[in-house]
Amino acid sequence: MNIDQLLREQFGFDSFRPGQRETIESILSGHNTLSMLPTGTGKSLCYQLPAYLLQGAVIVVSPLLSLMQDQTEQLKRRGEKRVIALNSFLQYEEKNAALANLNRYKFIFLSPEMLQIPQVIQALRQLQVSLFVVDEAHCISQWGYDFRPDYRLLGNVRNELGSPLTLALTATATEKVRNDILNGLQLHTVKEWVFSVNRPNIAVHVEKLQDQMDKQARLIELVSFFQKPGIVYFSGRRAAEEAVHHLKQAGVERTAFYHGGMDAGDRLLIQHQFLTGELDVVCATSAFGMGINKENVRFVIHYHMPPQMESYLQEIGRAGRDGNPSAAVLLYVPGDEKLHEFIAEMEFPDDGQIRQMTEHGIAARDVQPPLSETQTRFAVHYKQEAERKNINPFRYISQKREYLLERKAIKRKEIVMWLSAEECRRAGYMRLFNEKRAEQQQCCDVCGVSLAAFQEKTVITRSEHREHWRDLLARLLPEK
DNA sequence: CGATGGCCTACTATTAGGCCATCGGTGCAATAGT
Repeated sequence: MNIDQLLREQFGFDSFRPGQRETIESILSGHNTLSMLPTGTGKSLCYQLPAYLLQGAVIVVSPLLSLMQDQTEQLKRRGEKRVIALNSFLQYEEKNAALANLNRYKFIFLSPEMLQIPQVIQALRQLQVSLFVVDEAHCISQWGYDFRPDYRLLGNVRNELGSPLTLALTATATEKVRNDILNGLQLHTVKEWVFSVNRPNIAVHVEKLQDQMDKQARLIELVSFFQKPGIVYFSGRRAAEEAVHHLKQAGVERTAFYHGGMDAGDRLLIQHQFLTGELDVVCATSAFGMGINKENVRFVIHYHMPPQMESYLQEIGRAGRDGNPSAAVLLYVPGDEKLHEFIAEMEFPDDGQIRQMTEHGIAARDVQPPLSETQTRFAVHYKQEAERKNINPFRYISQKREYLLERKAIKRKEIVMWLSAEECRRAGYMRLFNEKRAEQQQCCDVCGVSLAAFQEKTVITRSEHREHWRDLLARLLPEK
């Protein structure tokens, strides 16, 4: 059966979306493949379809449990029963049973952390693995160094599994990040399919504001004004919660916040309500995003800038997947980038803490002041690496921290330069991906596009919506 | 760093200001206790 027939008969689609055919043919001709496909292209088809033409199991490494659940359910709905997600949702006995019978499954979903368990590797080694898939592969570069170091060990895992044919999928990765992915996976020969990061139907705006009060007021004005649904991104949980409060006072009722501090049930509820259209606006931290497949998001506002351009593009890419005009607005108050500086520094142990672990033999959990989970993971990971390489652990860990902080500082500088430049926004971000901007309508604020086109289409009768935002603010917020 | 919230004080009855402490993101797996 050829891939077009399979697409029709097994998946019920008439034609491939951009990049799917290239990726699938590349895999089927036996090439390790890295595909950067536009958001909303249907990346999962790129491994699901070839799975039926290859002998053996497909291993899918996924960053989030919720993504794994989505994918397994999607497959099961289509009638594929040979699917399992090996994760902490499984009870001890269930996990053992699954590991003992892995050859029953065609699709095996795992987290990078699971792939560090010897028992799991042992079981996978008994299998014929036809394809090793790394979904959201930019996580190797973005999360792998500090937040989830097990991402950086996927190359070793792949070797232990006999270096199977490999597919890395992502929507947003600069050349540097793509190299990072290839190095991380220890892929030497690879076919790369890189499609444009540009999303021509998204108008990109940056607005500079005087202070936080102005910004708050502008947010309320924009959200009230814009065609919905939309997403507002914040760098802090509390800021997201407060914005919901203010928006509701301003008459935007169907709005809720979403962040990593909420319990799983609440998060699922909000996500579901947004997808089904019960909510118009979600005020979220970066926790909200991966796996949000909603076609008709009309705007993405950044109340705080993200820590780097890739995150920004990833986040605005959640707008306009249906191809209709959508708006991305970044609100910037000079100094906003400081927040990310502090968040970054918080992530790493200081020299005193590292010294306790390396030179005084104190266990990570007994270090004073106590280490966060992320700090512990970072320190333990690189201590082990230093010991393996037989070099001074204190200096190694300390240098790693400085290197990563510097890397993050460079990324921050990049996005600050971008939003401060008086150059076409689109030309600016496309250059980071070695692309040239094509002429287009609805480009950006520098090119002179007005946000008026994105106004809510329903007739606004509530009088407060016609107030100037300063009057609105004065009424809503107590005097300073 | 910088925004915010709680607390104290002053000194008079309700609120204002100053000071200090706190907080600031992303998630896996495993574990303890209900």
